[in-house]
Amino acid sequence: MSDELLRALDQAGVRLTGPRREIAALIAKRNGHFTAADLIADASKRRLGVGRATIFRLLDLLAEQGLVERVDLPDGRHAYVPCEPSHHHHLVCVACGAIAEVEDCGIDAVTSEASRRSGFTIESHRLELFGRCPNCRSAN
Amino acid sequence: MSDELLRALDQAGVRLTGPRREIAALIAKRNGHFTAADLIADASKRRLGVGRATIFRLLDLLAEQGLVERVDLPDGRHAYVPCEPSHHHHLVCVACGAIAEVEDCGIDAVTSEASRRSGFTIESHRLELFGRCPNCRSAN
DNA sequence: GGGGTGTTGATACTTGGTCTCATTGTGTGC
DNA sequence: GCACACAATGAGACCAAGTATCAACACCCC
Ligand SMILES: [Mn+2]
Ligand SMILES: [Mn+2]
Ligand SMILES: [Zn+2]
Ligand SMILES: [Zn+2]
Repeated sequence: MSDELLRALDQAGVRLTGPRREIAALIAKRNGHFTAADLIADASKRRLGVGRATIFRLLDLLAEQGLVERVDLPDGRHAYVPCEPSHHHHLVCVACGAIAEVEDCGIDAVTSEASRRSGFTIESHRLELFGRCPNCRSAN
Repeated sequence: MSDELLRALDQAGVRLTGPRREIAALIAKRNGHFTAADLIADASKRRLGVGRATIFRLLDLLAEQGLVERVDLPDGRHAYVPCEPSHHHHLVCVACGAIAEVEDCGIDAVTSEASRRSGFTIESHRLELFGRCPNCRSAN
C-alpha cells in the first residue's frame, strides 16, 4: 500500500514520522488524481490531527522525489498523481479521474522538430492527455 | 497593436468598452507571457481606473475566443499568451518568457499511440515545451 | 437623445498556499 | 536503553489568486 512511498522516503534520508505515515496511507487509499484539498478533507474526516501545512509539505517532498507528480487539470486545479520516478506522461480520465501512464511514445521526435523550426533549445516538456478511460467509455 | 483583439471581440458580439480597450492595449504592449497580476500592475501604474475583476473577466473572455491561451508555468503560476485561435502549442523561454508557436508536428501520432496502449479515448491534449529562445541562448 | 441591458468597480469573500515559531518526535551515537 | 541535536509538527497569521454581489454606469440600437 503506502509502503513504497515510505520506503522511498526513508531511502531519501527524511524522517519517517507519524503524520507522514498517516498521509502516505491516505494517498495510497486514493485512486486516480487527488488534490491537496482532498487529502485535507480525508484527514479531517478521520480526525487525524495532522496540520494543513504538513500535507502541503509532504506533497512537495514527494514531488521532489518524483513519487507524485503534479498535473494541471484543464479547469485550473492543481492535482497530484502517484508516480514512477522515471520520465513519462499521464492520461487523465475526465470522467472519473483515473490515470494511466505512458512512456515516451515518439514525443522526442516532436520536440526536436519543434526545436528545429523555432530555434529554441528545449530543456523540458509537459504533455498531458485528457480523455475517457475504458470503464467510463463503456459506461457511456 | 491591440486592434486585432478589439476587432475579434467586436466580431464576437461583445461590447467594446473603455476598460476593455485599455486592457487590450496593455496586452498588446507586452511581449511573451504575462499573468493577470502583471496586467493589474500595469493598469495601476498608469492610473487607469480599471478594476481587478474586469481584468480577470476580460482574460476569461479572450480565452473563450481563443485569442489568448493559458499556459501553466512549471512553477505553478498561470500565465497567458496572445494567440492564434487555431490549435497549436507553445514553446516558452524560461529565461525571458518569449513564446514561439508550433503547429502540430507529429503529436497526433503520439496521442494515437498512447490511446492504443492505454485503451483511453483521447479528447484533448496539452503540450508545453520549455527551453531557451535563440536570443537567450546566445546571451548565455 | 432616451432606454434596456451588458458592463463596471468597490468590496467582501473564498480558496490555495506560505511563513513563523514555540513545542514535539525522530534518528543517531553511545 | 538514554540523551541529545535537530528535523518536523501544528496553530495561526498571513498572502495571493480568483469569485460573487450589487448598485451605478455606459454602450449601442433605435
Ligand atoms: Mn506517473
Ligand atoms: Mn499561441
Ligand atoms: Zn474514467
Ligand atoms: Zn528568451
